[in-house]
Amino acid sequence: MLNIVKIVSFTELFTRISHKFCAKLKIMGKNLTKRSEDYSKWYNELVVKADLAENSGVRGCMVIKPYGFAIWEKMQAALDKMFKETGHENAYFPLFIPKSYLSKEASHVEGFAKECAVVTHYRLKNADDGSGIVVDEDAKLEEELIVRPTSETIIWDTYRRWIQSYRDLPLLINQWANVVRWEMRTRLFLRTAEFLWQEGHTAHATKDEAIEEAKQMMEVYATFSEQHMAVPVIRGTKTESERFAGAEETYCIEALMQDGKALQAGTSHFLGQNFAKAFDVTYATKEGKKEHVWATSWGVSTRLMGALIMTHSDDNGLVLPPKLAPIQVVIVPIYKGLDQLDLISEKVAPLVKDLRSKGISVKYDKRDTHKPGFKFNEYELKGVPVRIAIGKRDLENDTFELARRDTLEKETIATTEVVSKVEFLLEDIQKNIYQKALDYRSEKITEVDSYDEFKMVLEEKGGFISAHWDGTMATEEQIKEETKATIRCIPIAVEAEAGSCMVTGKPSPHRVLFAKAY
RNA sequence: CGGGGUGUAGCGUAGCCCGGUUAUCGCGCCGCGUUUGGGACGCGGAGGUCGCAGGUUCGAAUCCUGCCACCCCGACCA
Repeated sequence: MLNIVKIVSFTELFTRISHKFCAKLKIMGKNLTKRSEDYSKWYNELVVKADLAENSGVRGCMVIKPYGFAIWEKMQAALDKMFKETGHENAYFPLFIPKSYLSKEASHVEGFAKECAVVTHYRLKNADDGSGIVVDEDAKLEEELIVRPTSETIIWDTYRRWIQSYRDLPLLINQWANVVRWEMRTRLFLRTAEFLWQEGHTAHATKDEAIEEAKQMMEVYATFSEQHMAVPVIRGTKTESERFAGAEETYCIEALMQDGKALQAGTSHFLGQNFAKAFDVTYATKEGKKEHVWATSWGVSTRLMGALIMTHSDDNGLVLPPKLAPIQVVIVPIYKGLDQLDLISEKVAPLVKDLRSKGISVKYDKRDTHKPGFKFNEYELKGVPVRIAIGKRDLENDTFELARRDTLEKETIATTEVVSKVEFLLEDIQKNIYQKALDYRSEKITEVDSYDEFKMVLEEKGGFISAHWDGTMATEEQIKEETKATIRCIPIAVEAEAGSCMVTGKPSPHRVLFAKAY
């Protein structure tokens, strides 16, 4: 879990030690108890080495490589299906938003203004002094365009024209898109300047219906996260200070990473009538009265891949849940000479066919340029759930060797049993890594009753801390200042429990969840 | 934008303090051969504007000045 740097040979080890690797090893040792310091390095290295993504050289933007993108495509497909099943349709809105749109909803602009990329010109020209291409100052836009940081404004400007009567409601639309937020600090998958996401924007006739929609989508996200990603999440609502800019209530799912830090994995907002009023979106009721509509918006992004990586990975690399693995089964032949490879290929062909007929994605890697051991490690690094190896020994015994990525256990199976065993393994791995993550999280939720205890647990154990809070922004801010921990959410499943705020001693009706977060 | 750090081959790096042969080593890459049930080995080979621009000097990867990029910590954030 600590370090994905692999020592390839003793010579390399000695070289590294003779350089500055001693220092690194020291850090690793310290991290056995507190590894957050080196975690970012480990994470970045894993992302790159597992062939998911890399830094592009363009400020804060990453290149998602084919293997990484294949995972995203699987996530997209599963989410999209769930959106359709809950009555939503896809549409697409412009990348550029006129600056004036953004200023229509006051708190929204306050939340996003600081991180917008702005298009000011529409033409380049050759520099007069021949020094290259420069912006043509004559080609200045009358009104600057904002590269969308989120699409509420342009969508609500459009909805004004689409909605006239109660018969047009509810309007349930989702968009798959990219957005740009000019973050100060970026990180592969977790916080890139440009990221891919989906954003749902719905309009409803009543407040209750909109709240139900927002809650429903939070539940869709939680279900997806738990059942497909095998990442357990806590469903909750955000406090006022953590709420989305322009929302009246923000529902969220919070996951816990292996370094004890929390990650907001998805949000669903009840927007009240804020955007309807700002963009004057009204509808005629049955009674012929004019009313503003009620709105929601909800989104998840490529950040989910960060959650996936940081939840399941181990020292050997990525561990992917079978439901999202681009390659579910890899078959590695072990042979001496091409004649033997042909025999093995003959034996493998029907197996590949059988597995595919069950809807399982299989890769038969018969590259002659790499040795089996190399391939074993390569596919472990990439998180392929099930590996099948076959060599001379198996040909003689009519068997295959199956290895599972989550526990690294190996087993020799009779040919006739292989397909059913693979089916079992795929299901079992999905269940097992979820359970493992859930157990880890359960162990990392700590109830505390004093501020001293809070600080101690935060420092030494990390994870979620369940504590009483007086409900004021001032106290929340103070805790953040003093400990860097924030209120991740007020869990939906929270039990009423009279207590007193651990900082101010004022009364509190229930506990809330604190954590250091990404 | 504040604090700290780093820029030498595709990657990881030595050399810099104390200027002086052809810039070090490993991984990776290419060729040949032997190998192949957990990251193979031997031999041979290719690959460098030492981040950029000035300056000091007979001579700069090394010293000085300026700039740029990236990483980490803060502020910001999905």
